[in-house]
Amino acid sequence: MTVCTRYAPSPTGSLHIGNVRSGLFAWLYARHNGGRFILRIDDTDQERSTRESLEEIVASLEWLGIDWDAGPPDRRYFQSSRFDRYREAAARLLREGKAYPCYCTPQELEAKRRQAEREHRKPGYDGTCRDKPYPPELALPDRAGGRNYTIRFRSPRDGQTVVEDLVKGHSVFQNSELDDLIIFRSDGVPTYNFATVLDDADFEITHVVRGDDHLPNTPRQIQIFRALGLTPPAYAHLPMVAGPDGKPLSKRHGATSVFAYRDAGYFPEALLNYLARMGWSHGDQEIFSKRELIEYFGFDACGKSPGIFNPEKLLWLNFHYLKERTPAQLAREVIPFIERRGYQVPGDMAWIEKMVATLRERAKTLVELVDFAHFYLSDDIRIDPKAAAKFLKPEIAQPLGALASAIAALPENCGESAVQQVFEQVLARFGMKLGQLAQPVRVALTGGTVSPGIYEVIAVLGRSRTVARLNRAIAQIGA
RNA sequence: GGUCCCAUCGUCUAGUGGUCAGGACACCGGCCUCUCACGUCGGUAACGCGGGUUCGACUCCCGCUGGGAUCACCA
Repeated sequence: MTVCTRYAPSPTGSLHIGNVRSGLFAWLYARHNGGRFILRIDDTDQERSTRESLEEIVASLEWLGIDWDAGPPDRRYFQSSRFDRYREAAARLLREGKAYPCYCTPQELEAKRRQAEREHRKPGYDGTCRDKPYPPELALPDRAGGRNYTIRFRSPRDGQTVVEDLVKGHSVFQNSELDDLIIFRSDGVPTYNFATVLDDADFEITHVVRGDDHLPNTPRQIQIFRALGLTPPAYAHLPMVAGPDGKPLSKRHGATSVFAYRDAGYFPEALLNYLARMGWSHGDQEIFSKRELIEYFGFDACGKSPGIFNPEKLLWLNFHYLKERTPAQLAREVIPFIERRGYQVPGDMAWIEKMVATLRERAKTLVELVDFAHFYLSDDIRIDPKAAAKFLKPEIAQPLGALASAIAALPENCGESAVQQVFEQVLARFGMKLGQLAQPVRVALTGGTVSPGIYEVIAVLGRSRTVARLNRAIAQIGA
């Protein structure tokens, strides 16, 4: 039997990184085994599902390089297009006495729950309608009819249901703990646990890979599989990802969506590598290409305990992938970020490459890189007053002037070695050390005390811009 | 509260009865150096507690404690 896994997000918001990790693991498992990976859209909740969310999910997955063998835009993989199938299955269960109508109102149920809680009993459904007679051909609730009953699954009262999980191991649930859950709402919409079972069965999912928040649902789903005469799939429940405070990862922890990381200048390789590496390991290896991830992945190497999201490590990985890129590649990728930051995008790709090459080891994301490139991308640089006070003193005006005129004699696109020669001449003439001249020059050219090597900066800036900034600084000293 | 899951440095983890408990991020220090980085060398830092089993437990069993998930006409 060929392995088939699925990822089934509901299009009710952004694609969350904790959530997409489950998808990633499911995808890795399928690819590792040469199997199929299905993207299914759990949109039974028509109220909350939106087209924008769906588009974001699809785009996020594509950006990460997680591809699917079946799924959108094929409508067959949307739950909303499978309602007939769910109705048919529910009607069958009803006929066979494996499900029954429940006439309790939401208000009554709510009252019972509160009552049970007060009396320290389990809050589950008490089975009020379980044994009431009903006509075997009773109609299912439907959207138009607005019937005043729901359909509940008649779950076995005795015995136990065992979940053999590929990551969590063996878990036993007493059937007496499991109440009769609603499989069809009074508005004719099937509920999650029911629709999921039918989807997993119909699409021939062999391994259900998902977050361990679904573990308590699993015995119920197994029972539904059995009631339908179907064999349940294998399960792999992955531990969840928490924020730095140990609480479930959410908006208040900052960026949580895949898009947020993309827009913050992270690379898909870094995010993928990071997500894979939390909750899964392969010895001491930290850096994994997609190819390696697929080759090494397995549930036996997945941890059972929840992980805490560590933004610093993600940043480090991103830095790794940034350094690994060629300047040409980086130059291409940085352009949208230059644009977004409001700079005029330089037309000369070779120049952008040169610029990027000097910044590559100083920025951890594309956004940081553009921030750092301000003095390259704009002539509107502001000289930091503290830096000026420290390095742009009257006695440096003369050496700066000498340097300016020497550079003025160079060709526009002088190389680093020519710049170095000029520096050495000026240094010798004034009996200065490199540090004494480099810092003032740095302040004059970049506005601050931190930048790439000063020869590189000049080589990238070019003769005219360098000389202009030098002269401006000299003028400022004189003033 | 019931049920289920989990437990090695601050964080991600290696470890499957005998290790000075290893690696990575972060942090601290040295070196490199025109600044900042990069790089490099080194350092601080962990088996939650209590019982067993065993010649010997981080590793196996039980209990405790602590965390988490879940108990909807959401998914």
